[in-house]
Amino acid sequence: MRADARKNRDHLLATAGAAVTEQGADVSLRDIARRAGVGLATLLRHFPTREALLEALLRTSFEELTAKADELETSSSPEDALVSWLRDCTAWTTEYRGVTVLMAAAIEDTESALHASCVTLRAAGARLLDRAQDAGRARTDIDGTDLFALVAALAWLGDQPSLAPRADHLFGVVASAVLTGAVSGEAEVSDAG
Amino acid sequence: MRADARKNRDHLLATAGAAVTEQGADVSLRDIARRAGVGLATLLRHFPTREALLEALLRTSFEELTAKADELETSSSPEDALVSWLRDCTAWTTEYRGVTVLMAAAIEDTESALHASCVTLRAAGARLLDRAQDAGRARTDIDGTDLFALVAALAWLGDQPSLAPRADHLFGVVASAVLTGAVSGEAEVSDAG
DNA sequence: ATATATTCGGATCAGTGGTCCGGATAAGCA
DNA sequence: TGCTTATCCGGACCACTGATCCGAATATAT
Repeated sequence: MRADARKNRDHLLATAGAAVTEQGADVSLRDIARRAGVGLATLLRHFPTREALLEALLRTSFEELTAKADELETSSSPEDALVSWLRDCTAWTTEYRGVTVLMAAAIEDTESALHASCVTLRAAGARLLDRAQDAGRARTDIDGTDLFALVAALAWLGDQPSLAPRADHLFGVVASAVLTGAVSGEAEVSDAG
Repeated sequence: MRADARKNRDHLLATAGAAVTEQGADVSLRDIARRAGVGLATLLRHFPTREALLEALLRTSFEELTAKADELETSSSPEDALVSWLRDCTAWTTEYRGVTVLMAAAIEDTESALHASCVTLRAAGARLLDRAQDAGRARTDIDGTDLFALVAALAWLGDQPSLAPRADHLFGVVASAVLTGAVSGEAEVSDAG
């Protein structure tokens, strides 16, 4: 890769990160290019689709979340690990507004640049869920896909300005449903991490 | 209102209903106008925004749902009434893909044409929730807004092709969280209506 | 039948994601 | 150092979106 191309790529990624954080994942690609002092075509050559751009942008976050899941699997109780990781996931999405809907679409679209990352994330959650289920701490009628869907739904809530204030509270409600034997009230499942 | 205007309005509404059912709430307004054999400007004169069009389109559905809530309030047990009505709401949204996000935006945007309907719907749910809470059948740490958010999140799940297959199942999971004393397992809360 | 008030819709605008190709430029070699 | 060439850049363009404007068509009232 030529030096100027590399420089443009890096600069575009940094600019895109700022733009997505400010305006959400549906920010205009033209705006990103403009802010980077570059033509739209240059952006689209390095990242042929919006998904490709976001994949490059979120790759490290994805890796951190899966690594966190691995770590929690040995460092915490099955229940705390699961809840803590779910909370991390929902908290993370609040930084990148609008990415949830793209992830939901990507997880069954094998052509999407985000597909692999989403599948990996789902698998990480499934492992934590399995462990909690084996320990008798999570209801056994849900699987990794259900968990992914629940997290996506909660993340989506956080994306909606009118519903976001309730997202934290409702996380507790949903978490209490996932954990068997948990009494009502979110205090039971809060901040394990 | 002139006769030709009335005819165009009615025809547009019928065409829009078909188009939204087929392609979702983000269907191109130009397409609707084209299919109705009318210019885009004509559509936008009758319905100045997409929200206004959807409001006219969904008005009867909204009224039916609120009427259903009133009816259930006297005809069923507090618990059955609440769950049955929630199920009706989520089932209804599956007919109009993409309307959930607009409703979430409309409920706190007093300028939106959908605002009033959304507020009314939330109030109807709040009444059923209150009744269930008074009967000790629903957890007391949630209110009408939380309920609205939960229904919206479940409806959003149904809108996502990859997650929709789990929407029904997860409705049971979430419903079990809303109902105090409900044992795990969705059978406990299924099909009261 | 005429006058008028209302409605209609093509033309147009700014915005979007995406494509193409001539020109600029960096890398490789003598 | 200077030349060649492969690579990269970005303005111009396309089809599409929602939205606006205004001259033309038309239904209604007299």
